[in-house]
Order: sequence, then C-alpha cells, then structure tokens
Amino acid sequence: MNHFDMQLSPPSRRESGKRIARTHAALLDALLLLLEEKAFEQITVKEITGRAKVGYATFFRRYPDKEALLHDLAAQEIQNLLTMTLPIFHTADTTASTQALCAYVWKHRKLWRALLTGGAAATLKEEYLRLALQVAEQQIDSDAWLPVDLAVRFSVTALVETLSWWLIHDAPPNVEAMAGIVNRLAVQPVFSPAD
Amino acid sequence: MNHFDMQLSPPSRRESGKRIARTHAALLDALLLLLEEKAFEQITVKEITGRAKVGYATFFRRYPDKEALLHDLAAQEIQNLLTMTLPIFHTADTTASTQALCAYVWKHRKLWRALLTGGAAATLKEEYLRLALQVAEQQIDSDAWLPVDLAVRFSVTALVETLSWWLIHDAPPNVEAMAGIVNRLAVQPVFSPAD
DNA sequence: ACAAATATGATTCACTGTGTATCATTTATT
DNA sequence: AATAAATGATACACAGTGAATCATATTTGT
Repeated sequence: MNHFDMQLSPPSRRESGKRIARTHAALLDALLLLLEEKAFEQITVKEITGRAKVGYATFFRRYPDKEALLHDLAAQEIQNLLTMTLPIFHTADTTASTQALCAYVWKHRKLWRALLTGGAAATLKEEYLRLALQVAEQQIDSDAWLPVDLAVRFSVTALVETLSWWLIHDAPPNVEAMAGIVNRLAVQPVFSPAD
Repeated sequence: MNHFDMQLSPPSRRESGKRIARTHAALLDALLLLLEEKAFEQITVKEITGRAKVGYATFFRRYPDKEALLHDLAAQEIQNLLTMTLPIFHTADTTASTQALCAYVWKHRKLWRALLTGGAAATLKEEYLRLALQVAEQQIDSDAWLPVDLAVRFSVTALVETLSWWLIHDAPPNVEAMAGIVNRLAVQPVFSPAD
C-alpha cells in the first residue's frame, strides 16, 4: 500500500479480509463514483483502476471488459427492482406496488441515479428488459390489442424514463406523487381495455 | 466508381454534378447502408469511407466526426416527424394525427428502421427530444399532475420505443392498428385527467 | 512462524481507431 | 488552357484496449 501505512494503522494487524475482496470492492466503488461524474462510455479502464488505486492489468484479471464490471455492479439491484416490479401485474390495485417500487428506488437513489442517468442506462435497461421478458412470457396475460412483448417493452422503457427524470429533477416529487405518475404512465396504459 | 465503369458507362461523359455533392451523397448512403447492418457505435469511419469509395481523410474534411454525419442524415427526417407529431397536441381527436404519423413512418420505414433500431437511436431520440421540448415550452399546456418536461420526455420515449418495435417486428400490425397502439401508449396517458 | 500459492503492481507490447497534415492527382470553373 | 478546388493516398501522433511478463506483496495452510 502507500508509504503512510505505518503511521495510519499498525502493520502487524491489517484488515483481515481477503485481498481479492478489497480489490473487487475498490473497482466497484470506483466505477460507481465515476458514474456519478460522467457517462459510462467515456470512462476508461485506466480511470477506474486509477480511482480504485489498483493496477491497470489487475482489472482484466477479474473482468473481460468494462461492461462486465458494470453488469456486476448492477445485477443485484436490477433483480431487486424486477422483484418489486412484478407484483404490479398480479394485483388489481397497482398503487401499492408502484409505491413500494418508488420507495425502494428513492431509498437507493444515489446508486440508481448513477445507473440510470449516465451511459450505463442503455445497458441496464436491456438487462432489465431481458429478465422481464423471460418472466412475462409465462406469467403475464395481456389484452389482445397489445402484444405481450410490446407491453413489457413499453412498461420497462416508461418506468426507466420516468424514474430517470425523477432522479435528476431539481425539485423532485415525493414518493407518493411519483408512484402516481409511474402508475399512470407506465402501468395503466398497458391494462386499459380496447375500445 | 468500380472497375467495370468503362463497360457500364462512357468514361468521357461522367456525371456532370459537382464532386462535392457526389462525395456528400456517397457518405450518407454508406452510413445508411451500414446502419442496416450494425449499430452506429460499431461503425468506423474507415468502414464508411470504404463503403462510400471515398478517401479516409476526405471524411474529416466535411464532418468533424461520425456523429455529425449521423446528424446530417437524420436532421431533416427528425424535423418531418416532429412536424407530424405536433398536431397531436392541438386536436381533440388524436386518432387522425397518430394515423398520419404512423403512415409517414411506414412509408419511410427502411430509413427509420435504420435510424431507430441501431445504436443511432439514442442520438436520434435526444435530438428529437431537444426539438420537442423547445416547442412544448411555449405551446403545450399539460395537466398539473404531470410536469410538462416529463410529459414530453415520456411521449417521445414511448413513441420511439413503439415505433422501433413496429419496424423490427416480424409480422407487424398495419398502420391503423399501430396508430391505435401509439395513441393508447404514448399519447393518451399524457392527457388523462388526474383522479 | 514458515513456505507455498496466489494476487497484485508496474511495465511492455501489439493492435485498433481517431483526427491531422502533406502532397500528388483528379475534377470543376472560367 | 489555366487556375482553383476537391480528392486519394499516405504517414503521423495520439488514446484506449487487452495480453503478457516478472518482481513484489499478501494470503493461506501447516
């Protein structure tokens, strides 16, 4: 580590966690920090490793490329979001589900702002869409006037777009108001019966 | 021109138009062709100039970068689409406007498929959104429950998404059916009154 | 505490793509 | 025909990606 270690902490009793884990976390943290500053595409591996105080080559020992690191960062959060999204399509009253969803996103707004408002958004949305389509094929029973795959694609897109707007807005609506908006824009249109 | 020109057309009497125009058109055509094959980001300037049978350096004499060429290709079409979109927000019956919009896109579906289904889509949407927001600030009077900028962003996003789905779909709905879907998903939700 | 296994740091390399510069050649203009 | 402009071809500097290598630091098993 650095030259000041002997002053900052006892060399004899270091962090007992594995070095791998520390490097791993350092890379994830660095990407998250950088995502708050600039778009994903503009971030270089050199910047990530520099911010993480990790060797350049070390990056490629763990991840094949930038996208893999992003996926690693986002995978669990995406799964969580999807889990909170699905009940919407099984309940008559969608209000409760959308409120829970918005509350969750608001709670983790720092992370989601980084994920949704940079260049990472496209990748994130694709992953989210992929998972959602898998589930939808088996579970969701859409009205005939709207093909299921389009319904899912529309809802996911509208959800991501409205949430992105929410998270970058100067004076954002509270959770309840936002849930109402999400419900009207991303959920209800799919359920509206045909003429 | 290729090596068979001497067999196909007299070398002594070439196209009389300016050389600039020919190069210009060749670059635009090449990008359009490539957009039908792969995403915009994956297309290199070398590929464009190769396809256009134009010198590599020539590209940079006309455009500062790839994005400028894309913008040049799309600018007029975007303006046209916006012009067809706007009446939707000034008429009580939105059906006629969405039908006209879908008919226009279907008529130029080859171009729009290339523009909307590749990596160019994000840039296109941003440009479309920018123009739409300019107009909306002055003209559109949204319901209080939905901020104007979110309404515009939502409608543009939903429109782009539904149209993209339409243009890549195997057995796409006809113009009338698609206009109905667009109306329900991208237009009506913005106009729905609050509870 | 010690030795073996492993993770890392630092550096180098080949490769791809961008954008600029130069100069000879082709095309357009008059 | 003479001049001006556009182009082709090429070389170049630069940035970024991944792979490879070797010495060093750290962890793990005993």
